[in-house]
Amino acid sequence: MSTATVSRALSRPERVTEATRERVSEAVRVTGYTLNQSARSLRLQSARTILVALPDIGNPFFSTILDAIEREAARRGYGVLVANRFARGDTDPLRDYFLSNRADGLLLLDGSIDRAQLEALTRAPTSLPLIVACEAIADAPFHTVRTDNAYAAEQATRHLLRLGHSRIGHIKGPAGNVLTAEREAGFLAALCSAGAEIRAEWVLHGGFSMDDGARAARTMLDLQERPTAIFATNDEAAIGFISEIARSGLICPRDMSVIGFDDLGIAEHFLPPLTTMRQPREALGRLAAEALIDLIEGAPGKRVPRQFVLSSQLIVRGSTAPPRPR
Amino acid sequence: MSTATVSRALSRPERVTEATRERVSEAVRVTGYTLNQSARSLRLQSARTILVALPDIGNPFFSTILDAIEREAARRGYGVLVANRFARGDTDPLRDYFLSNRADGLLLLDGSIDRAQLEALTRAPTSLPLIVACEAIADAPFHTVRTDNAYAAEQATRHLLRLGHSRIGHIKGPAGNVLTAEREAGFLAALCSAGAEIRAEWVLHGGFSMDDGARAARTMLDLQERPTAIFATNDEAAIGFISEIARSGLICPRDMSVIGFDDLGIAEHFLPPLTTMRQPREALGRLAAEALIDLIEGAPGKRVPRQFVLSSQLIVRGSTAPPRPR
DNA sequence: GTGAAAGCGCTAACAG
DNA sequence: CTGTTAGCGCTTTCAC
Repeated sequence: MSTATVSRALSRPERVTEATRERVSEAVRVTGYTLNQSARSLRLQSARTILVALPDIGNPFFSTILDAIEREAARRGYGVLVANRFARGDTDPLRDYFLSNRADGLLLLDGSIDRAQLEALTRAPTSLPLIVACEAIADAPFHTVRTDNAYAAEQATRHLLRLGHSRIGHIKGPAGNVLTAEREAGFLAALCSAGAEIRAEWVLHGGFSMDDGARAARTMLDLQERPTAIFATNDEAAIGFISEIARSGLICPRDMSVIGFDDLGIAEHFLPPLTTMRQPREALGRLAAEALIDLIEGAPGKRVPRQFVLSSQLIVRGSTAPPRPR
Repeated sequence: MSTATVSRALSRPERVTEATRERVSEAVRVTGYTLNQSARSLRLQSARTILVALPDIGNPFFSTILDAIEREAARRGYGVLVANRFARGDTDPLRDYFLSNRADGLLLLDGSIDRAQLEALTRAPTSLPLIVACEAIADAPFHTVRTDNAYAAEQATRHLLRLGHSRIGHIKGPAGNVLTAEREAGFLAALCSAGAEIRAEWVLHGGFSMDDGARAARTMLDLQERPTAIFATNDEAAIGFISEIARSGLICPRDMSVIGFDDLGIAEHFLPPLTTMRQPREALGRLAAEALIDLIEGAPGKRVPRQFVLSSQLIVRGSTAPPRPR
C-alpha cells in the first residue's frame, strides 16, 4: 500500500475502495499515525490557520468575539493563532505570518491601526486575505464586519433625551480610534437634532477601560455645572465612572444617569444594572470568521470588498432614569 | 549564492562572511523574501507554536492569563494557537495538534479535565510537552503551575472570621472541578480550626459565572436562617450573588459580607468594591509559558515534573465588614 | 566560508 | 482504483 493511497483514503475517502479504506483506518489505529500538518501545509501552500490580531485579549469585549471566531474556525477546520497588542505602528510582524505561510488570512480587530498600514498589507503582490472587524472605515478597500456605531450612539443619546434629560455629557474613547470618533459623532448628532445644549466641557476625554471612566468622573466632578446624564463610550468606562462618582456620594441613576455601550456580561449584574447598547459580539465574530474563510477559499477574483454592518440594540436597565426634579 | 548560504545567513549569521550577510539582507529587502515556516517546521520537526487549551476564552480570568502567555511566547519566538471549550471528554483533537506537528507543546488551563485523559496525553511513545496551569492535582506526573487554592480559601474565610462573623456560608464552584474542591476544603478547614459552625445548607451549589452566583443567592434567600458572610468561589459568583440579593433589598456589606476570589479588573470598580483573594494571573501565565518552552527546548531527560505554586493575596475592599449587631 | 545534494512528509499528476 | 514519482522550501551534512 503506497503513501499516496493512504493520503487519499484519509482526505478523499470516496476515491478509494471500501476495503482499502478499512485497511487504512485499521493501520492508522494500530500505529497511532497522524498526518503531519507541516508537510501538508508545505505541499498545499496553505496552513488552514487564521491569525487574529487584537489590541487586548484581556478585555472581555474582544475575548468574547475571539471565542466566536475560534468556534467558527474550528467548525471549518481552521486553527486560530492570536497576536495580541500587536499594533505598535508596525505591521511587519503580522505580514510575516502569512508571507511565511503560518496563516492564510488575517482577522483584524482593532480600531486604532493606521489606515495606510492596512492598505499596505493588502497591496499586491501578496494581497493577503484580510477582514477588518469592529473597525469603521467607510468605503474601505477590504472586507469589513462591524456595527453601526454612529447610529447606535445616537440611539443611546436619544434614550437619555426621551427620559427628559437635556444636560447630557459624553465620555469619549481613546483618541485616534475610529470607534471613538463614530460614537462621538452619533452623540453630537442626537443632541443637535433635538436642539439640546452641547457643552464642550461635558465631552470628557476617556478611554475604553474602567480607569479611564474613573478619571473622566474626577474631571466632571470638578465642574461648576454638571450634566444630569452621561453616554459612555463603552460599558467599562461607564462602570468606572459610576463607581468613581459613588465615592463622592453621587448615586446612579438618582443623581446621574449613565448609559454604556457593548453589553458586557457584567452590565446585567452591576449595581445598578447598566443600561447599554448591546453589540452582537458573537455574531460579529462568527461572521468575520466566515467571511475570512470564504475569502481564503474563494476564487481570488471574488474579492470585491464587502461591508457587513450589524445593528446594536438598546437594553434598558437600571442605570438610567428621568432627571431628578430640582 | 546558494539557498544554503541564504539559510545560514538568516539563521546563523555568525557562520557567514560580513559581505555575504550584507548581500543577503539586501536581496531579502529587495525581493521581499520571507521564510516559509511550513517548510522550516517540516525540516526541523518543530512548529515553534504552543497550543493553549482553555475552557472559556470569554472569561476575563482566562483571557488575562492568555494575554501573559501570548506575550511570553512571542518574546521567545513562539506563536500561540488557541483551543477553546475543548474539554468535551475527548482529548483526541488536542493530541492531533502535536502529533500532527502543528504545535510543540500544550498548555492546559482547565480544572475539569479528566486525569486519566491527561495522563494518556503524556504517555509514551509521543510524550508531549505539557504544562497544566490552574489545575491543582498534587503529585501529578507532569509540570504544574498553580496557586495554592486551599490555603487562599482558608485565608479568605479567616478574614471573615476576624471581622467577627461566625455564621459563614460558601458558594461552591462547578461540581467535578479540582478548584472547587480545593477552595471548599480551605473554607471548611478555616471554620473547623476556628470552631465555627458549619451548616450544610450554607454551602451552596454554585459555579464560576455571575448567573451561578445569582442562583446561589436565590437559594440562600429562601433559608430560614441565613449566614452573615459568604466566601464565593470566585469574583463572578460573588458579584452575581451581591447583585441578586440587592433585588431583595439586602445590601452588601451592611446585611451580608461577601469575599470573592481572583481579583478581576471589575472587583475594584464594583459597588461595593469587592474584597477578594488576588491570584497573580499574569505571573501564572508567564511562568507557565516559560516552563513549557523550556520543556520543549530542553533535553528530554530534564523532564522531571516540577510544581510551581504561587501564592494569592488578600485584597480588602468594601464588600466585607463586621456583622451588623442584632 | 560556500555550494551541492539529500530528505523532512505530504499530495497531485500521471500511468497502469 | 492504486502505485510511482516529483517537488513544495527549508536545513544540514559533506565536500571543496
